Amino acid sequence: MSITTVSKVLNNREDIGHATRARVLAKIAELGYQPNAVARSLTLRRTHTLGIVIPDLMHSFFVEIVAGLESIASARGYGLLLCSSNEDPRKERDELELLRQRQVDGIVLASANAAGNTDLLQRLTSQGIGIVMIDRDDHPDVSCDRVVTDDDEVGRLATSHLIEQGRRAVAHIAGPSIVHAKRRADGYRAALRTAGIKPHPEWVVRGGFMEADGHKAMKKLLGLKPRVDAVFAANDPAAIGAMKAVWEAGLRVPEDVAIVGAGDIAHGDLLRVPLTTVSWSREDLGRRAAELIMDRLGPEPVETERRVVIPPRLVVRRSSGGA
Amino acid sequence: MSITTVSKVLNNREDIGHATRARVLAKIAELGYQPNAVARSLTLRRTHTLGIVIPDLMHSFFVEIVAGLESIASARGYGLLLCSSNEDPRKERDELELLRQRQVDGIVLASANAAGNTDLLQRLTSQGIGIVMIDRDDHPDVSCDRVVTDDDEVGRLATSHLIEQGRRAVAHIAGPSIVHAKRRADGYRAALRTAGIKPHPEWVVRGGFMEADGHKAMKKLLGLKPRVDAVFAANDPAAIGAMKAVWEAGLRVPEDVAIVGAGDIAHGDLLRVPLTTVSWSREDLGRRAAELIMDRLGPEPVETERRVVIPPRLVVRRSSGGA
DNA sequence: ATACTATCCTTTACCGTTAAAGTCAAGTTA
DNA sequence: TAACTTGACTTTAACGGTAAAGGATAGTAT
Repeated sequence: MSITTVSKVLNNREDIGHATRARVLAKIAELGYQPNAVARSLTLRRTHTLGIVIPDLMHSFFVEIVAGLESIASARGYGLLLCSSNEDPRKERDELELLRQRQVDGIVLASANAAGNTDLLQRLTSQGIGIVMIDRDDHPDVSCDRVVTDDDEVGRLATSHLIEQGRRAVAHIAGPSIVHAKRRADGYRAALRTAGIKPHPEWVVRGGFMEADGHKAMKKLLGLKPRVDAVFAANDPAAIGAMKAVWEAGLRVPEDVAIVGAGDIAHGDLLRVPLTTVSWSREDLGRRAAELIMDRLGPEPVETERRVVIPPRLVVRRSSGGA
Repeated sequence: MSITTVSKVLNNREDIGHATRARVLAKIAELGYQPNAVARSLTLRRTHTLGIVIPDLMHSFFVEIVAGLESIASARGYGLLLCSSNEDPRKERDELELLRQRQVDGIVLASANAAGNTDLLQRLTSQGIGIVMIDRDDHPDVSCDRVVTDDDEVGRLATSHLIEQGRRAVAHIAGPSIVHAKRRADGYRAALRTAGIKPHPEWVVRGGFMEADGHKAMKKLLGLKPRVDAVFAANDPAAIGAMKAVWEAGLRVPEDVAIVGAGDIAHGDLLRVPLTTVSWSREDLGRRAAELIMDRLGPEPVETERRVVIPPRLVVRRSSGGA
């Protein structure tokens, strides 16, 4: 009995008699044979593996996306190679190289930086590795699918909510220099202007997306005179860091400083002061990303560049003085 | 110039003249050649990939372990195939099969069940795939390394702390039927006995490790008369579920019901009522697991079965009425 | 009876890499 | 000078699968 025959049985090919098929299956069960996916990948040029690169494993936002992706990938027999860039473009580059060498069929990426690895991303797509950028709108010259939210709107929702609570000195802890962080800042400024408030340059502090960034930025903001009475932080971990800084300064949230974050971190509703935030579905985000990738891997691949926008909504809790 | 010569250059073999080496390297740079890790894996029978199977991606406890593992794996050029069993033995089995087919070099596993997949695990180890069980002491017949905590002590620490706070009707929301959950229950009972309190059978409710489990179990406990005045939940998500149930019943934590969890979930200190918990280092756990696996993959593999115990300590916050 | 066809299985070649054995020229030894 | 080393590269075979082409056998058409 030839090896090819066995291969055909396992792949349910037509040209195998059912007597032979049964015999092969019996023998497989008897010997406990298990196919080698590495060898199969080599010939098929398909690894049935997706890579995902996220900037922060400690942030539930990305973990929830990973979970959404994992459930779809695993249901379709795809494996998930998980990489964390720790917001470091160099590590991101290394991880992307690793994924390329391992011939993953597609990459889901929340890029850590605005421009640094554009060349590499272009090389990857030109080699036929589909990329889906999630929650990031950077690297405009890279041809890939995108799943994003409306970040302008995120900034507007958060800021105008604070203004509606009667706050006037509304500060912003800005994210790193990537497009969606900038758009949140744009939305923040737009909301201030709409309310007829002149945005004070010192109200915007470049922070970052990690808790420590928010903590540091808030300490700086608390030094301002007159003190700000509200803060929109670029994301929830930064908002939590900011809350801690407020408490350390002996002040209260929201009475002294109202805070709104973005991203709807896990257990944000259970915090000492439940965190008002702007939310958009991570589950949808992960699932849509998985679908976009999978569509490029099916029998007749979708080639068009697609863009999915997940709408944001305000989730009012106590930290903003609302509710 | 032969393909082998190129291979030798890339592997820094001795028997290559430096003129040739330079010529090859120049050509590689010129052509942008990148080796194919799949093909390399096939010949070397090493994928430089580790699999990790955890029961709950939404639980920061495991995510922190994954993060610890990822940092070490990635630093050594290993990839990480992430799988979630969702506490379902069948899915766990599927994921393990997937990892086997993909020829991962080692598996880190927090098993979802006590006995279900022992046969498969034995097959994996007998095929030379090293396994490290983390935070789990089940499957005693599987020869593998283990990184665990002292779960008896976890239960004792939590329970005796509640008793020290003056509570007498101390209930326990038990985990699933896996060894470490049972040991936490044993520790709970031991602490009660030591304090001269007769453990009431109805005080122990079989729950589970997810937030929903704790919520359901607590609702059941709140039906008891006389009401319990303290609860040790088998882990933090269950404790959080329990807290929610207490609040929904219009009661207060810790005044009416004191609560202690286990595992030190992320942001447990920032909760509306900061959660008292028993903590053991996830970073250590992940790192030690990575080291144990790596030791089996080096040039002279460690073959002995090893066991690392991470000591637990009590972290007192407000939910227990302490602090 | 001969040629054609369909069915079912086998042979061959290849995926991209590495280990082991082989070649060959130049240098060394006796 | 003939035989042996040594260094530097090449050839061959293998890893475990799959695609494509190549038989063999039986059934059908002419």
